[in-house]
Amino acid sequence: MNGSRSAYTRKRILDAALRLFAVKGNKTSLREITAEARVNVSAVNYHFGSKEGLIQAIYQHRVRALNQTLLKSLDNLEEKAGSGTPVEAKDLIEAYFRPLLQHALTDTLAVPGNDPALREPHVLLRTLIMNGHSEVLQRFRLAFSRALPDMPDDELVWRLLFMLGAASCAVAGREGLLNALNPMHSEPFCPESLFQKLLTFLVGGFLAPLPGMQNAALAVKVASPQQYPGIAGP
Amino acid sequence: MNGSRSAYTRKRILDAALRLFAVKGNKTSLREITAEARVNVSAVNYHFGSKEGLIQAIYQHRVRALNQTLLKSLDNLEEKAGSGTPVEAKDLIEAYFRPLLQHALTDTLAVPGNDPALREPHVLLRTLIMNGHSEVLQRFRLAFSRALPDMPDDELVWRLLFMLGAASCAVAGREGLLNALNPMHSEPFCPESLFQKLLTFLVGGFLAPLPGMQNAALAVKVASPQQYPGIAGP
DNA sequence: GTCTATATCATGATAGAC
DNA sequence: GTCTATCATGATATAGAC
Repeated sequence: MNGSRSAYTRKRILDAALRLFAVKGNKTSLREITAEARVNVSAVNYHFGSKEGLIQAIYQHRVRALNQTLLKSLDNLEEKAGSGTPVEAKDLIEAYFRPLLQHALTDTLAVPGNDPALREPHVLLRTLIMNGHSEVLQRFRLAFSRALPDMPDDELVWRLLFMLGAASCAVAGREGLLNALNPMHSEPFCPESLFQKLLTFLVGGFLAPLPGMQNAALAVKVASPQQYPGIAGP
Repeated sequence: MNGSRSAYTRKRILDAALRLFAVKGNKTSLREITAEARVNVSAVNYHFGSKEGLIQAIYQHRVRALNQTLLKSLDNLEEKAGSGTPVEAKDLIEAYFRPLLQHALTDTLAVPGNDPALREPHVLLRTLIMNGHSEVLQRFRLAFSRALPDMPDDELVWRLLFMLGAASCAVAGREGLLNALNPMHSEPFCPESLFQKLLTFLVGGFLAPLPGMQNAALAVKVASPQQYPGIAGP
């Protein structure tokens, strides 16, 4: 059987890509990779379909590990809470975003410390979505829904999306975005400290009163709706 | 002098690119654009440096208009508040993110309705940063700093970044991301409704107590950190 | 089934001629 | 300033070796 040889070639490509991506990012050309792996260019296409497929294959194992971690963590929370009572929202947020941030910040590549690709905003999200992460999100979404039964589904989903966006910027911020806001790079980078910052932000945002609630302290004044749609003024 | 002819070629390219990007998104090839403009392929590189340069040139005018809108809006707020008192944080958030979202959602291209490129997450942020938006961010950052003098600089900058990430997902969410979370998306899209959702989330997150503080002074500035009626959990 | 060699195509970028 | 090569790249297809 040739299966072992197939797996060997596949692994050669993956290893070479892993090595080069870690240094040069995902902009590394297929030809560089295949040269490093001493393999024909077409082999990449045969095994992975495309360059994007190769990239996804690299991340697949770790993303799936993350998925499992998250599901297990959610299982534990729900078991501890019992079947009757829902898990609290802020516990859900922590259970989801702590592993996510840890995954994105420290567990990015076998080569310690560097994965230029993931620093590019939203590459993280795309990679997640393409590796079975949607099911995990659905599980958490249901848990959130149980935790906050009065929050409309529509509102809940958008808030989850906002949280993902904030988390994505938390990962990517260290590189380019943070400089635009804060040219004087002050603090040394500390993952745990960043996570605490993110967590408080997320909890505050997710548990904010619903829009339009007049008696809510944080309710936002409804602005003149005639500004939408269209372009108003200069 | 040949300047007028140069400007003419430049405009031909811009017009053609604008037309094609509006339909096919930024993935439109340079050759399609130059064919439409009846211009040599290299002319793009000469006038704009690269395809990315061309894209930025297209957005430049409108981003700069947005910058001006934001600065003027901030000026008005500060003038109304007087020189002694700072503008409230939630007013700052609204003053910044409403025009931003409007810009990204409705004012995306001269051709009505569509700018597939901006739906791709964080293309918005990149485009902004590359067109003098950093100075605007600095102005707002100072205003936020005055509004919340007790918030450490480091914390403030990260929260601004989180807000930008959430806003970016608000823009991009309609396409791919929302489907991953909510396969049955029944609600019709309403920009104003989305903005209200985003705004409440941002205010809740930005004004959240500092990490490590249970009853923070920051929360007192707004209200007691209560949640809207019906939401469970302490 | 696995992989190589090779060719073809569209694309973005660049150098140099005019 | 403009245009003509020319190049490197990603993707794809075919033929054939093993």
